[in-house]
Amino acid sequence: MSKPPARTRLADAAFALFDERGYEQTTIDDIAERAGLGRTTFFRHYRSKEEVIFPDHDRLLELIRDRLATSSHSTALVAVSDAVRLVLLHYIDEGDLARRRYALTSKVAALRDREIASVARYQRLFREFIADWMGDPTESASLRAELMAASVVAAHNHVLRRWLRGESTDPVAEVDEAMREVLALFPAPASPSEPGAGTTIVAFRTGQNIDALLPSLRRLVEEGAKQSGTRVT
Amino acid sequence: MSKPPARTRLADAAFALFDERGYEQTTIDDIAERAGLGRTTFFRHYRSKEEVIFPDHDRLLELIRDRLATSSHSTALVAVSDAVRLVLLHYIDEGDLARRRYALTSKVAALRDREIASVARYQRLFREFIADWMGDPTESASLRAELMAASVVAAHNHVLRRWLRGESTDPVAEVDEAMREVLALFPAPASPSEPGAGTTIVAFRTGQNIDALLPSLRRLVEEGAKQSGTRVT
DNA sequence: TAAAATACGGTACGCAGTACCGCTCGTGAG
DNA sequence: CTCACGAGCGGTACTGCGTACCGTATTTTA
Repeated sequence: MSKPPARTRLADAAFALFDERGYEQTTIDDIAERAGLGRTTFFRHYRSKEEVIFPDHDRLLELIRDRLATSSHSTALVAVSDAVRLVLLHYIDEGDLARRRYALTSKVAALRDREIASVARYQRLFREFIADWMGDPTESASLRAELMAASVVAAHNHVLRRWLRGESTDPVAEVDEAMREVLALFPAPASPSEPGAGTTIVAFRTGQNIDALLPSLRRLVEEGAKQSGTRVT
Repeated sequence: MSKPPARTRLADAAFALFDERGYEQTTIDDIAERAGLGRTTFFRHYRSKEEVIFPDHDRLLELIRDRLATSSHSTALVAVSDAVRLVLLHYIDEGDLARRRYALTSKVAALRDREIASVARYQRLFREFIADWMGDPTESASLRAELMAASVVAAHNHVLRRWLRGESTDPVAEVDEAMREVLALFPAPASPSEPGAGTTIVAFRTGQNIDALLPSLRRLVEEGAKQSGTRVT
């Protein structure tokens, strides 16, 4: 007859009632009553009705912030890709709880919006990190940081949702693959000190119209040249 | 002594009070009183306190949906880039109102979250459009659609926020440039029927490590080859 | 053992949003 | 002219979230 801590009992009661009646049909009084506690106690453990569903978003965000702060990766994008994996692992760690939450956010617009707002905070964190890391205050670099952050988050969400829907058996491998895709979108400028990073000649044939390729090539070449001083022929 | 319509008076009163006391310090009773109307009338014109700030997000979303539905562009990404420009133009059209809203969303977390949720709806619309357009149900294509939609939205937001902050004098030109950046990230597969789209040989020199380039090149070549049957050497 | 910290319950309040009812103008049909 | 009807507005009352404050019991620490 041991008593689980109040916080746990409240969460259990809440999810049970959400499953039975739905989120909006459940009041906080209902939850407290089912948990055998007072209404005041609920708010002592959770700031709002929504927070019982997203209990540790703040904590996770801080975790990611620390991870980035102490990160020592070769490029900003790799550091962010690495950090975002922590988020995925956190969800996977929650297991069934994450799936129940997904079921709720799929049905209740208010919860979906809340989830989206949380994700946006990660994206903002990433964007600021990348921008700081690049140290380049130009408008072009700023846009690039924005695109990078958005892509990483989108890739993560894509894999996460697949896993939440039960469409993925190995989400960690998938997120690695997805991050490779993102890294491929944003080729890293070469570090000049790196040995073996000399001039390289690449030739390939393609059926694509040259115009379709040009912007990508120009971008690659420009960024390589900016760092190493090679000439574009 | 002409009387503006109630809806307008309510909006004016609301923004005036938000400026004076802040959003959270203003109650709906305050707004109705200042407008010389009853509280009931407020809710007859606006579903919530937030909606007086975002009055026509739904309408704009439908506008974009229609635009996409009747779009006849060469690629999905171009169609979406075109549609997203409508959003930017809408904001620019609002002029000072958009800037006042931005000032509010910058300060009030609840409003920022709401704004983000609205943006996410555009992104979802774009993602679905792109996925449908590609018609390719593979996981890779799905991720690609996700990345495209996220990038277009991120680029738009970037330009929009610059304009809202008064950092941009020609946002339309900027969004066009930003969209070119996004298009460059996702090279379009060549249409085989297009004349002049034969085999092209490209050679260039770069200071980058070949490994850094390889994923990008592979992606370009694969997609070109898939369509036109050229061989990669 | 006294005091202080911790955890819980209860009451009361402010405000958002909903439901419902009643009033007053038009405006057009008979 | 009058009656009916619909549109726009106001008022009252209610539910429910979230906050503030106070009182009480149990445990911990000095």
